[in-house]
Amino acid sequence: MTLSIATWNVNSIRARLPNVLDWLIQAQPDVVCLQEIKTVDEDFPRLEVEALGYNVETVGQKGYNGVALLSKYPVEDVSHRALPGDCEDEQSRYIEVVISADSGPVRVASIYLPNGNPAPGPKYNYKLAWMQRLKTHAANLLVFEEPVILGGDYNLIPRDSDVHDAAEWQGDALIRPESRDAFAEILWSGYSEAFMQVGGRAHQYTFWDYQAGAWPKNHGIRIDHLLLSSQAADRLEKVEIHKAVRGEKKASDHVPVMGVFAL
DNA sequence: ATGGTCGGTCCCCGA
Repeated sequence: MTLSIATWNVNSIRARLPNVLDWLIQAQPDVVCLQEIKTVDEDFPRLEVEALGYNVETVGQKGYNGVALLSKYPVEDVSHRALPGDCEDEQSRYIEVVISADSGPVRVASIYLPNGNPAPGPKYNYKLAWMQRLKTHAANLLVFEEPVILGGDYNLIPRDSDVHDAAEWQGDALIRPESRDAFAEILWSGYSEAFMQVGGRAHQYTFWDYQAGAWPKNHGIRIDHLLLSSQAADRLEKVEIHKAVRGEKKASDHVPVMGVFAL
């Protein structure tokens, strides 16, 4: 059996509903991590998504942020509706569930990591603090010794070859050394980045800005990632970036990234 | 086509 798990920043689930439903029907992912749903839970188009066979769990917020998890398999437990480590944090950026896959329990989180611009500044400090919390929590999850997939918009460009022209991004929160170090520390704690594990070719992007003709010029960045515990990484078969989605009418500025696992 | 982002919200902000 295979288990497909995708992550997609949809930039408003209500504005994007036709695109999302079309893609769910085409790609048939088993589990989907959504970010920037930009709505409260009550206004999430739950019935339309459930009609396609998904269980739906949301952590919404009015106007900004918001994450969700869709699963064709039963959701055993919603283990977290916020990233642990700061009870003052009111932004909806993290949800974690345990699903009952055919192979057994699989833990999946949907992550919307703070953008952090402008840097330096308070927004950048919030990003770095959030990454430290994520590092701590992600390390704690490894004790379960189960497949863990942390999917999301990490707002982080791992390598210079993950952007058209790294020089243009000099100083940006998505590429700064402190951001990259924090991301690397999460990986060193025991996670592998799915796209890199399967070859990680240069200039394969997951986001193209709406502005300045970024899409027609292919001036993108790779910031949407799937982080895997060893129990998930051992089962990874392939990673797909659904680039064509960006060319559709009323597209999100991000495209889905989907991992297929022998699970 | 004499311009050139989008979404949500509220008269501008975040990305």
